[in-house]
Amino acid sequence: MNETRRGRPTIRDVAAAADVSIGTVSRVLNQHPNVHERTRNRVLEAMRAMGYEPVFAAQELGRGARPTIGLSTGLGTRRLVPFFQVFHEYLTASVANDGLRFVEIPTRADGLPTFLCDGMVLFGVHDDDSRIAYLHDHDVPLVLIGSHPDCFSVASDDFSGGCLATQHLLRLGHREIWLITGDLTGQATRDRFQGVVTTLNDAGVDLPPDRVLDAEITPLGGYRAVSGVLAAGAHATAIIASADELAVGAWTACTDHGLRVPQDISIVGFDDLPEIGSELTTVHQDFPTLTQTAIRLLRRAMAGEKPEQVRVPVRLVTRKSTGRRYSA
Amino acid sequence: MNETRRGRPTIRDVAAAADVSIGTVSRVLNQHPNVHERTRNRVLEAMRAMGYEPVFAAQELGRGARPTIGLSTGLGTRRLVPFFQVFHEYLTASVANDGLRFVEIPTRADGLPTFLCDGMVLFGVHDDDSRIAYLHDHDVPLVLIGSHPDCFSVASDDFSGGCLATQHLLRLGHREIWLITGDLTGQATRDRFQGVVTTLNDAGVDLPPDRVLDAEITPLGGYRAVSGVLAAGAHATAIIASADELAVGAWTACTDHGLRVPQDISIVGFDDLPEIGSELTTVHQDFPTLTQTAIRLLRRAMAGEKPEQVRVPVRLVTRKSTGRRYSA
DNA sequence: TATCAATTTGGAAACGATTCCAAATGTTCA
DNA sequence: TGAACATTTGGAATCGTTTCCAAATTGATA
Repeated sequence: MNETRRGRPTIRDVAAAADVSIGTVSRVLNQHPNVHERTRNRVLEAMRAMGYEPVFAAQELGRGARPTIGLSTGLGTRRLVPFFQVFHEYLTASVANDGLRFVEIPTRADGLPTFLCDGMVLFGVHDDDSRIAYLHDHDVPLVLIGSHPDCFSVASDDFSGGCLATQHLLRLGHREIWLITGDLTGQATRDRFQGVVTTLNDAGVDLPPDRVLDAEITPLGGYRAVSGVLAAGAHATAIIASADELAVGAWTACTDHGLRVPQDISIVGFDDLPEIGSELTTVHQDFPTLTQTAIRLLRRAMAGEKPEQVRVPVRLVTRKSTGRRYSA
Repeated sequence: MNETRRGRPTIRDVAAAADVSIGTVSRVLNQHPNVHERTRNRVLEAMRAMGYEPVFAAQELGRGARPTIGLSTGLGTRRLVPFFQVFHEYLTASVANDGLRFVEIPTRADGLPTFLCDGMVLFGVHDDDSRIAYLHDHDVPLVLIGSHPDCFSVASDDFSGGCLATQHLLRLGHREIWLITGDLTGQATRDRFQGVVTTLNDAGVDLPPDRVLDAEITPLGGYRAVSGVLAAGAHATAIIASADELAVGAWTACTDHGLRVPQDISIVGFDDLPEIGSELTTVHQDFPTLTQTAIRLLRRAMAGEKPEQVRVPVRLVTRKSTGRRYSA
């Protein structure tokens, strides 16, 4: 009997139990198409019966060296930002599904990645980011999240997102709208802003400068921005927040000031992050497509193809924080 | 399938270059004591020269199955909580240093871990946590972060932390102190609370109920709590916040209301989390000791020893948010 | 110098999967 | 029926380490 140390069954034990060869078991394990239905079931049954679990290290070794792709987050990108958390999660999954290896790369004090990989995903790229030139110099294929004329890049269609959010509010009858912008040195925030402004212009609705509120992208930031204008006696019937965190804070501020959402004031957020504001009407980001596209582009970058910029469509998710304009 | 098969040197290449056997190279790699100084240097030199990097999967496989320890976070523990992030980071490092394998275990909807390991670390345990009984039933050795009479457990000495923070403020002359508490169903928050109350009592300083502020443990929570009392015209010269997040929000609230920190009001936080309030006077948690102790206890739990509860000392870190009481 | 123990080294045998080629078995069609 | 082709299976070779035992070397002691 081929019983191992800790009694954990190996692929050989399974093969013996199902009366097939180890090759067949491996094929079942890897969902290889050319395995007879009957055989597959017998093997699966044997695996279940003995509680078989493949040993990761052995799989790795057997498969041989695979290209490793690394995620570089840049200096400004705090790890606690919920958006990053979610993105990271989906990227990990996408990479794994693609049979690649994945690592997150620490950032040096000067903003450059501490080491290089076969391909790299750049997150949180800002206007004069030194990483792009650096990686270019070292011939490392890359894809960046955002938009850049000389690189493979992918991002949500933030401009359209801004339009969608605005159209939604306009359609509900809102004309006095506060816009909470975050950091405008970021691509995404800027594009969203442009989308909103353009749509309002096209509709002939005014957006005076004092309706544009600047804030740090956290719930507290949103809270302070909205508290400020409410305390000053200003008035609006809707808020567009360029991130869910801001929207959540804005919502709390409205409540604290006695406004009911959405009866007295409507709020739209951006990103549709899980674990945040589940009642929020928001512009949904398609994370799966975003990360899958990133990997696809990275493969092409590694193959030496010509850079391409991709925008992933977004859609508006209507929930409880928006409603028809009620009172003046 | 293997696109990037680059000629990475293996242990055999290194052995050939250094004119030794693979066994010797492996010994150098694993810091085995019985390798001659001269030989070790020759091998290290060869490794550097050819840029050798061991292949992780092969090491894993060669070493054979190692005990896996899992981190279970419980239902209430949101992954975004900074404290958890930091704890997780240090725990990973501690486990690795100890030659164990580490995984984070997802939580089922009913709050139980989705699978079991050779040993488990329980994080975010609350009063009627079903995990303890469950793991006990399945004979899984465990150590929990917090304190529990029937289990191996480790936690910071939160009570002392509360005392330290309070003593510090008393020594600076403060007598009117707001206390922002978080969720009092949590062990840590409760102990901190007790420490503060006890110290104040011993000093004969009054803590009327309206000086105790309840808040959600986020910057926004701290902000709202303090904004509320300030707006109501209440007065105090110092604030003890039972978490750094609360303290940061409290600080912002004070500033927004025209109070200078620490000239007009002092603030003490808890945890000393990196990336949060670097100017904050706070009760520092010794994360390295905390996680190392957890592993040590877990080893003993796996060896079947009798449960022990450990408290790790904390210390107060004095920074810019506290000062001598100035005005009445 | 001879003897014995301690230190250092060599290298075969795992470790548990994947992969690939060839062999076996099925299927189609003239 | 048999040739040609497609599908399914078997199993040896392989991946890059660690580990262990035995052999070689060194050092200490009588």
